Amino acid sequence: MEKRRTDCPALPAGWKKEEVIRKSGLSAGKSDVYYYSPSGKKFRSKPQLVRFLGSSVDLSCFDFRTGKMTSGKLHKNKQRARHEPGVSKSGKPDLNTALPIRQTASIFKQPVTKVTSHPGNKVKSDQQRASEQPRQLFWEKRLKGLRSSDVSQEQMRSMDLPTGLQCIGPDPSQDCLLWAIASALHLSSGPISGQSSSAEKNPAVWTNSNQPPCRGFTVSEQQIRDQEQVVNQVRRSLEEALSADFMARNAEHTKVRKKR
DNA sequence: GCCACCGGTGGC
DNA sequence: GCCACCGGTGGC
Repeated sequence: MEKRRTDCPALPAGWKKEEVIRKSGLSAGKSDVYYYSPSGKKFRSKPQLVRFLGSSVDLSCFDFRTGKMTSGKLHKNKQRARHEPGVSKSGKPDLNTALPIRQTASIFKQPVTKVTSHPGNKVKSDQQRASEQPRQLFWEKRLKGLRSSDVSQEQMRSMDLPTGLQCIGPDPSQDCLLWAIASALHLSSGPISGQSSSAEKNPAVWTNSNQPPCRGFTVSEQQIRDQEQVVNQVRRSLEEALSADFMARNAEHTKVRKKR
């Protein structure tokens, strides 16, 4: 047990756990637990691990001392998830949510950049972090067969992608490409332009995991303007629907008050 | 300057 | 009272 690094199945491949028994001092006999990233970086607390792994690994149930996932805390988290804003305690969607919330923000965890202008401050950067984030190729396939449905359990229609986008990789379906593009748009700060021509010939070797698995494409100014119009139109429709709903609610409210 | 190691303490 | 977390430092 002492001073031996062992594999830790609860963490991504390559991570090691070490338990060191204290030999002297008041705390002799007690032990310290350390973890080592695949590159050898040492971690001595759970917050430190969480900071490093970010959203790539869910450590909420991870027990730092044992190195295992605990099932006890799982229930607490599930209960809390049901009480998120926008959902009432009965589990049905709460249509009275006051503030509009960008729903995708909670699905795709995004890093927060802290900018400090104080001259004395040192900003620590972790170059290893980015290179050690595990990235799976063709992860879109895992979502195959899953469809989103609305509040009445009705399956929602998938979005239509512009024609001309050519999927490359093991799954040529439009759904997979849609998921990949949506994810890339949320996770990448750079432009989304598809794969290089070499990835077309051998996707398993040359696929760039930061880009969706489709043939390289360009977006014209005209297409951007067209899309702006579509978005504006949808916003107008939403505005009309919301104000109609608001008026109907008001009318209903005054009717009830008159009855009393 | 680095880091293994132990002490101190805040939160439970 | 326990212990997770992190500060501090002695030894290299």
